[in-house]
This record gives sequence, C-alpha cells and structure tokens, in this order.
Amino acid sequence: MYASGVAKMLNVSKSPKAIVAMAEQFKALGDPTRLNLVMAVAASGDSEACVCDLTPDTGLSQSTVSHHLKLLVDAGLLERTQRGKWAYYSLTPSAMKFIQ
Amino acid sequence: MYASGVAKMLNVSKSPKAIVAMAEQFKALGDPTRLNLVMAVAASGDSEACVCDLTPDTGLSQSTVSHHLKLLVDAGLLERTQRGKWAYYSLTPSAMKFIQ
DNA sequence: CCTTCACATCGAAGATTATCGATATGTTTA
DNA sequence: TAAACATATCGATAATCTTCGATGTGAAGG
Repeated sequence: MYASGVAKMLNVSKSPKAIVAMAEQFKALGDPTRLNLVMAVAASGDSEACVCDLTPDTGLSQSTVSHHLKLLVDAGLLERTQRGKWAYYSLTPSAMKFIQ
Repeated sequence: MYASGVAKMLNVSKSPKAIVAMAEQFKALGDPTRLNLVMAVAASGDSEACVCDLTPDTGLSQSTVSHHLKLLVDAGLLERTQRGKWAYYSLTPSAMKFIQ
C-alpha cells in the first residue's frame, strides 16, 4: 500500500498553503526521472548520493539532472550538502514519509 | 506520516512501466486543483460526488473540471459511474492507499 | 596563479499542460 | 419529438516544463 499518512495530511491540513505544498511534493515525484532519482538516493549507501553517481543512469545531461535535483530540494524532498567538490543529496524526513 | 507503502512500491517494483505508472499517479495529485478534487470526493458522503457538486469550489469552468477528473480517472485514482444525468466519481482502491 | 574538476545557472527550443468558450453527446422530462 | 439539463469533447491560447549546450562558480591540485 501507499501511505497511511497521506490520508491524514489530506484530511487534517486544509489550508490552501498546505495543499499547495503537498501538491508540490506530489508534482516533484510525478516525473519518472525524478522518481528514479529519489529511489536512487534512497537505495544508495548512507542514503546519500552525489550528482556524478546519479547522472549516468538517467541518460540525461548533467545540467538536466542538476535541475531536477533542485526541484526535489525546492519541494522539500531532498537535502543538499556540499563536501569538497561534490554535492551530496539525501532524503528529507518529508521524503522518507513517502519512501518508508 | 505519508505512506508506509509508497516505500514498498518504490523498492519492490523496479520495472520502468511500474515507475511510469506510479509517476503518473503522483503527477495527477501534483496539482492543487486535482488534489482538492480528490479530497472533496473523499470527504463527500459515500465518498462519491458528481461534477455539479465539485465544480463550484474550484472556481473553474465546468469543462476544465471535467478535464481534470478525466486525468484522475486515467491515472487510476478516480472511478466514474453514470447514474441518470449525473456522473459520480469515487476513489479507486489505488487512491485510497494515498488517502487512507 | 592556473588548471582541472564537480556542479549550478543561463538562455533557448520544443513539448506538454491548464484553461476557456463553443459545441457535441446522452439522459430525463414536458 | 422537443426542450432542458449534466457532462464530455473540441479547438485555441497562454503558461509551464523538459531538455540541451554553453557558460559561470567554487573547490582542489599542480
């Protein structure tokens, strides 16, 4: 099954703002590329991955992947941490509600 | 919390087809208007609502609402039943996984 | 410093989407 | 059968999205 909690959010939070924020998260996951990216992050060791790891599987250009990752960050689903030259992406608590 | 099961689907079903289908559902919910429509259906008596009930709250034209409802049906989130002149929409089992 | 590397941002092209008014379809009622 | 009603479909337009190559940025190494 999907979520036991999406329900709660759908029912509990009725403020237009909350709806829009929730829709933004659904929308961010509503693209196969981004859904795969989130899955890849979740599946990677330490649930953390850098762009260089994520890009090859997508078959897309680096700039496009970077763009999708930004959308996921903006939606509150991924978190970005820079370490040295690399940018590591990990799931936010919010995303984990979707993932597990 | 959102889902305990989105996780499972994300991990279990890796077929590209399944990913695309899942993304389509997320995408369908990734619009405030449609998210509100699904919530309205879920909240209505018998979890069933006709277009005439749903349209006013959206502030959109009847044809636009009809269009969004079709998208939700195509995504497998709503089910359409015609009774007399009215078309009643209800949640599919798939949508209930999101909603409850 | 200068170069290289990893990544982000920019600007543009093409595809998709949201929305409307107008019209078609199908159902009930007069 | 004709009219009224509820909804769907069509055609068009404007907005948004996806994607790319080119360029910018900031960190590490020579």
